[in-house]
Amino acid sequence: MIEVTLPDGAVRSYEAGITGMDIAADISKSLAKAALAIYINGQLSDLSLPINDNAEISLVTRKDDEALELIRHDCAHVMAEAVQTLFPGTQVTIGPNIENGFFYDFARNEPFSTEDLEAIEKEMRRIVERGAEFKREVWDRDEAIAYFTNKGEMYKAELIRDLPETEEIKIYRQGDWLDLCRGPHMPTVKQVGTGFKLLKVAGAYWRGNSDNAMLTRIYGTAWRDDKELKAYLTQLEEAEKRDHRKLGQEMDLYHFQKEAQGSVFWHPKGFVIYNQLEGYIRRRLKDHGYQEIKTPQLIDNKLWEASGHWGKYRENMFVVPDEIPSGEEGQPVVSEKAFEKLMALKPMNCPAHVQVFNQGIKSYKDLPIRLAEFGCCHRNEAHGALHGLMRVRQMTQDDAHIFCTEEQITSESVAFCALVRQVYDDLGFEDVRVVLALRPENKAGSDETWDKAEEGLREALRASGLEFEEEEGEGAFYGPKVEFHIRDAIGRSWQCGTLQLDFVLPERLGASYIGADGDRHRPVMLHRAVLGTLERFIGIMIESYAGKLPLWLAPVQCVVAPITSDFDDYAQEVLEKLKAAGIRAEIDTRNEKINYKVREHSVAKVPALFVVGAREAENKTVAIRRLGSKNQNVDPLDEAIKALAQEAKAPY
RNA sequence: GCUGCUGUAGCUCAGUGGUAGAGCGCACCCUUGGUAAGGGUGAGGUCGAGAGUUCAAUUCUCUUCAGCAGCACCA
Repeated sequence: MIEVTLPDGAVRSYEAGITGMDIAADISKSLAKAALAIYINGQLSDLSLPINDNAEISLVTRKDDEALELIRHDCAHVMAEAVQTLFPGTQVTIGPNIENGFFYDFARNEPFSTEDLEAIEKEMRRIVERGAEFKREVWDRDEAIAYFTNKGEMYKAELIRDLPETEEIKIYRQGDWLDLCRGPHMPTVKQVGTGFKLLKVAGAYWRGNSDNAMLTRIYGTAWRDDKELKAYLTQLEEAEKRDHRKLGQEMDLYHFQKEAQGSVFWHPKGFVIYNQLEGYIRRRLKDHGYQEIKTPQLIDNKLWEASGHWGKYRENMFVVPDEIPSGEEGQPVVSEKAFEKLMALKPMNCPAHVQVFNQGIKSYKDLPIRLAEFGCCHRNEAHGALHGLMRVRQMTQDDAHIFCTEEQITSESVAFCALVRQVYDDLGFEDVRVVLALRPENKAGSDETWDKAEEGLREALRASGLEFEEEEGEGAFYGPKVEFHIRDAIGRSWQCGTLQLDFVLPERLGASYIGADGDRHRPVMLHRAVLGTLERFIGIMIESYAGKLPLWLAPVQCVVAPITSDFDDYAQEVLEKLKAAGIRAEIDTRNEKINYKVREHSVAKVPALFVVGAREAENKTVAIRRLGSKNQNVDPLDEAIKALAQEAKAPY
């Protein structure tokens, strides 16, 4: 006999070998029906798994959070069966859960297209309806490899071959179909239910490596029921409305065109946001002891070779021949020789900042030196990587490099983390993920140097009290980095702020200072950006605020709308006063009804609307309607303007 | 860069092997209306680009460019 402890502390005795399903049935008939899986000593398992020793258990039903994980994973299996039924010869590879859903990667000579999804989904519903039981089996390793190899499932065979020797080879059957799987699964396929939908197909490299074959990935989402599914799909649609590319066009902020792929054409309204944000961060930096500089855009390769960019980063750079182009029609623009002496558009500011540091002799008393630049950088990004403002080829970072001693690393890093917090707080971002990215394969500098750098950042993060995760292989080639990630409307995570510790570049570019001992020493370099790039950060802000930017950033802060043309003069007077108070205001004297004007400016996301008619003109007041509110307040003009001007102040 | 999808008016989108339509926007006219679309008239398109098939291509085929989703890469 064994003793089984339930979540409420109750202990029940059973024969060894009892299963979760038996226990559920013993507790109540309805529980047996509702149970999907079981926690055995904290381990989520199949209900069919025999329990042989005393254990703490807890049954999982559809109401629990885990249910979604189970439904999604089972759904992936159902999809794989459907695909292999409809498209014989397709190999299955891996099919994990992801946030809100699942995917499965298939290998097939002809990739799937979106048109196939409907048929696959239909077949899936048939499979679910049929409701086969999931049966768990443990196979002999070699037999499993032989089985899958024999079946032509080369990817599965490879997966098994790569599993650790200690790992059981588990197979789950659902009717005639089976798959290698870690499990657990629900009792039957039926329990997947109907709340699923296939969403998209995409290519994905086998094992995430672009040297490998490209597989077809099918994404799906699955929920407890149709209602939850529908809610999710609606939420997706809502999120898409906040897409900064869509809003940018609707609000006339910026555009892109193919002649300057990946670079932004900022329109007057968009550039207001840009300038406001830049002004804000500039004030913050200045008061945090940074000095602003400006360095060249186009720099000779010699410097990029010396810095290591030419060796490690070249494929991301734009190169320019340093030769006067031929003016002759029909002649080559530049000679063959031109390619022997190239220049490059800077992809980063750091080497140039070292040049500024290197002018003259620096004393340890000068350190730390914090050089900031709103440097315009160009990166030759892969075409498929470009994404609105989030991923561009020409970008401006709120960049700075701190030159300091090793002893100053921690205090400088802590100060930077505090700055990031302050700024993100000002701008309304609380949900920020912090990552410590460790040495990549393609790196400059010795392992000892990297040990020191990684530990330096780790220590600084701990001192700042920030929670962070570590990611292997994600660092920059010259040093490890702290990344501050923020999510966009769709839930994609983007790196914004960054702090990178660099012992390599000062060495390569010969930076030094005179220490208290009178000898030359290498400064340490901290590369850091708070917003990251202005482009990306503005994109994130637009999505985060759904275009309804805080007053200080709104391109047009106030529109004055007279009710009829009789009050145009008074409206003009209001406009002048608003402008005099520093408010970005416009007037709408078009021959339209007030309803129409209200609608139009609301849709345009203008934060404040001053409506003026007979009563207002008479009393020198304005009827204020704020964005998002249906109410109006009538206030004396001067008071209204004073209040608005006060509210429109930048956070710093 | 790789895989799939898309490309028609300023915007959102219909549509067809016989050179095109709607709504919104825009211009003009009527309307002067108190808080989310008043009415009328009109202008506006090499149907992304190039080649091929065809008597005829915006429509079919190929190539190419760009956009979108994902992968890889990354701020």
